[in-house]
Amino acid sequence: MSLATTGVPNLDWTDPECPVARALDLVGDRWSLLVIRDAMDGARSFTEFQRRTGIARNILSDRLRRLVAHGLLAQRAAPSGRRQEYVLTDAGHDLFAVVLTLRQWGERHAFAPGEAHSVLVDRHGAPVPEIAPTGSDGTLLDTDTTHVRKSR
Amino acid sequence: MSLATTGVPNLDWTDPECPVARALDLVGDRWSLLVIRDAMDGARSFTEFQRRTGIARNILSDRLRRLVAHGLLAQRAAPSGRRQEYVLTDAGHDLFAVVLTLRQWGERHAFAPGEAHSVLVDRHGAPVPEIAPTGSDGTLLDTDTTHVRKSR
DNA sequence: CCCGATGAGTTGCGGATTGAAACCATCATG
DNA sequence: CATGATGGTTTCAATCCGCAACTCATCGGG
Repeated sequence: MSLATTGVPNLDWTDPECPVARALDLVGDRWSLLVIRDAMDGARSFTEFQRRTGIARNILSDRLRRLVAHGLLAQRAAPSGRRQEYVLTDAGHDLFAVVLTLRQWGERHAFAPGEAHSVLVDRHGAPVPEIAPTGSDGTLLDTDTTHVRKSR
Repeated sequence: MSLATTGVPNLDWTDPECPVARALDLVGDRWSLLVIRDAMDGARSFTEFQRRTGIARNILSDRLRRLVAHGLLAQRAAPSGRRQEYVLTDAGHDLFAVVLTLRQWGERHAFAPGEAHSVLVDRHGAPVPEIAPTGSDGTLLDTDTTHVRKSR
């Protein structure tokens, strides 16, 4: 099937032209990105995802299946024992920038000033600096300085 | 009320500690980020959002109300005529990096190789370069090189 | 002033999705 | 063999969503 060769599922895309819309068709629901977040933070097993997210088990079951079907997670038997394991694929791993910008936006706008929240740090313990979109000339990019060019 | 002073709504957060989860509580549904995307691309009116997204009118009505209530959009009467206008607040505007990383991820992973898609360009027409998270020392950041430090 | 068009929603309704809890099968351990 | 952990599935009620129809106000002619 074409999925195997392209890596891209054949969905009824909400808006087939727009990469934002396609991305949201894959991970734009209440839980998928939280599952991805926890996978990035070391969760592997069904029970561990359930414990960390608090998601209902039937929904988690469905989300894991979808994420596997869409190539964001890979399911495999754990080396020892009879456990399942869900690990990020390259595509799933590559959502790091998305989760990070969401995190940084949340830190700026979803907490009251002075309210405590968790922080992402690098291996030396230094806080990760904020991502700022820059153009090829190094200037800051913005809603006003960019626009979408239609696909050819 | 406290909302006015903090700018942060009082929801039942899915996971109150985690900025990612809070961000998703605000914009983590199928439509909100598409509305934001279209607002960034110049949409202002109810009908225009409806036309661009294809969302059901009652749902759009609800989403616009939520986004206004959460401080991502501001509603005001249009200068001339008797129309309503929805414009991005600073917080909404600041979602640019989130929408951009989603877009770039979608371009990489939600299209078959060679499949056409729209492109984001700067004011000179040059494609916007890909965002890559870097640490304070300039090295590329990654799931493996970062971790969450719990809030104090 | 009356008519139709447009904008901005609201309402009603059937079908799809979600959430909570219970249930089940397989293994591992004592 | 009883118990617990793991990885789900089933059931059922509550909620949400999409569609279509309807309201209500304004605007632009004629």
